[in-house]
Amino acid sequence: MSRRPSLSDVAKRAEVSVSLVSRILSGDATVRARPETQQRVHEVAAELGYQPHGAARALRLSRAGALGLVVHEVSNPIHAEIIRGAQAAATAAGQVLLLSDAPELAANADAFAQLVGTGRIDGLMWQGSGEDYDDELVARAARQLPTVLVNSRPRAGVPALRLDDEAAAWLAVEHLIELGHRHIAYVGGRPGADLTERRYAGYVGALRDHDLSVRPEWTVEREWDAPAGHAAMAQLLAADPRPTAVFVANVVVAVGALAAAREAGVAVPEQLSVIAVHDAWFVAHGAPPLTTVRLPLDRLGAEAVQRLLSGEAGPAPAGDPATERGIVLADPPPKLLVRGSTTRPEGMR
Amino acid sequence: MSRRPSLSDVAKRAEVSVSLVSRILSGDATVRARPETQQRVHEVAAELGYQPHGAARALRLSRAGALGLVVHEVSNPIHAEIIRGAQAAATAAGQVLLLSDAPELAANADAFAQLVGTGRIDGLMWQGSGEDYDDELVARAARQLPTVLVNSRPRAGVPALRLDDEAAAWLAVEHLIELGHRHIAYVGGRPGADLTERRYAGYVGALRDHDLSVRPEWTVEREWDAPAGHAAMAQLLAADPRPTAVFVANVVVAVGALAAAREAGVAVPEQLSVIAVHDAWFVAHGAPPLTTVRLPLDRLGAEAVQRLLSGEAGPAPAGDPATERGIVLADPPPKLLVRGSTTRPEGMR
DNA sequence: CTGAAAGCGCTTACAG
DNA sequence: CTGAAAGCGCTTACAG
Repeated sequence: MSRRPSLSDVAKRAEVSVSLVSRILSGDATVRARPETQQRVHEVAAELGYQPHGAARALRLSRAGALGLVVHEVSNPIHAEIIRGAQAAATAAGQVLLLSDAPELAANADAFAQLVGTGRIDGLMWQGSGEDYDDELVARAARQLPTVLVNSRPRAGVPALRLDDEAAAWLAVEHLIELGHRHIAYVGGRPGADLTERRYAGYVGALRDHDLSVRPEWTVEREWDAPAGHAAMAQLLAADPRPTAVFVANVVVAVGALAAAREAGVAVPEQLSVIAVHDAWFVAHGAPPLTTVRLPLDRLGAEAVQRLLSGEAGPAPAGDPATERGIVLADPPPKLLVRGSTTRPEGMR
Repeated sequence: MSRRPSLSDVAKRAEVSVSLVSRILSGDATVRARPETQQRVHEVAAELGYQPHGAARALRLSRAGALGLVVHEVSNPIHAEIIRGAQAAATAAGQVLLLSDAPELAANADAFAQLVGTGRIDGLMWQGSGEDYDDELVARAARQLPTVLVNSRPRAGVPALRLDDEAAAWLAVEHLIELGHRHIAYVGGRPGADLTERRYAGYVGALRDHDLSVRPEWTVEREWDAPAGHAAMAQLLAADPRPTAVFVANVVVAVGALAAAREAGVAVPEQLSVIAVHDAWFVAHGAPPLTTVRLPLDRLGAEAVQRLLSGEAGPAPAGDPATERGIVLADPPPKLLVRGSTTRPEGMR
């Protein structure tokens, strides 16, 4: 771990100027140095293991070469996929990814300033999850650097990238209807969150499309976690009449819902079909394996990186779709993964 | 998003020198400027929203103020917990966390160089998982900056932080024995991986401690994923005699093992008890809820940050325990979480 | 076409 | 004690 070689070390050793080394190594096409000189420079650089110093470049170019990603909870498999997509895209673009945690940034102003205000990143991706503090923080970040919300509608004037949640919900409910279900309940996430609203819209759309009515007592929204799903399912199982199928707006919530059905002695899928939006590796191994609708969460991360890097994430002009409704990533489309938690309703088998 | 204010902007506005502003804002105790001057500087800085430029500081101080963390798979709940711990500790220390992906770094030399060779980070944490490429990459990184392996034994002379895997395994098997089991099988991870070896040692230790013999046909090691757990369980269920309990070295593997038992019509825990090392939120909601042994994975990440920041992670002196056997984080100790997948063996109920 | 010089925004040893 | 100056390692407009 000796001192890292600098450009001037290479220059000295190759007996040319620092400027020339910089130009040659950066592939400047206007360089006309003799081929053997160029080769020597490359050789010396390789020999010394020269690597441009990131901070020096960043300072000189006023470009950090890094992107920030803020998520709410790494352990959430949905967030993990977003991280993975962003991470891969950033790396492919020669950028480095800085990971941060939304609750922490909300609690620690220094941490927020450190991430957003010091020029360490050229752009910020913020995974939206409808928390109260999100709006203010995101708006503050957007004032300082290109920012894009991920998996959320636009908030506080900040452009957003989202998935086709409505289509995903529609597809899921359509599946239940095709199986013969007419009594389909809805379990959402946090009330008022845009994700739950859009999925609810898809649920309602599919029901209406088949002349099925929406029953308020079959609609329950609590929170984006498994305990909430547990409570929601318990509530639905007590409803009269009881639905024969439940559409759950989120796979994490569905894990809790499934557990509640099991504890209540209600067999899934025999007595109750359950389907959820988003896939996670472990639900394929559950009892029963959960039928889900997969959305391209990794592309969401990747696309956010692209936008940031292409400069489209700057202060959006009024009327820009990204800031108005959010850019919807409709490709690849939602995909139905039929597993063991859905089947025909009891009377129809 | 106008140009960020620099120290000289603050200096001009406060009518003092740049040096003095720097000293005042950094809390230099030798500063004797008039209190009102100091206050004015602070006010102007706040007014302008001054934040020191990260790259400039990094260049000047030859310190990036950032740490790198390399993991093998973000979607793995075990890795997620390590990330969380490292992330929180880094933030608390005023450092920023750079996340990268081991398989990607193995495949993309530029990405590796970008992360390790450009001075962007002051230290690197590498989550070990026994991949072939790990050794070379980690050794290469360690030649360039302070590096510490996380959740692994030392490799290639690089110091390591690990958990008390043997104690965790021992505790798990001990639990099975206390329930009355005498026929206990072992499902590991990738053969030869140090994690599986240490957990196997705990398994063997607990058995021997109770004068139970270790049967080779009840020991199966495949891979660290759910399909491997599935295959391993299928193999054990075909064994003659069949074990009454299975200790699984990893919760992800256990998810697959549980599914295999279910598919084979073997009731857990009635006909077969299953216990695993490491906890994950979703296994508490499974059927049955999985009994696990929790280890402080988040502390592993946090402790790695501490070591890197305290400078103890430099080139280790020969005979250093961190490089010889690895530092074991024994506190808090492994914790048994008894849930629904373990019970007394059939004959004893 | 190539080299010397300026300058990105800091920190700090040094001179006054 | 405070200010001016140097310098961290780059890139690039400018002069030769």
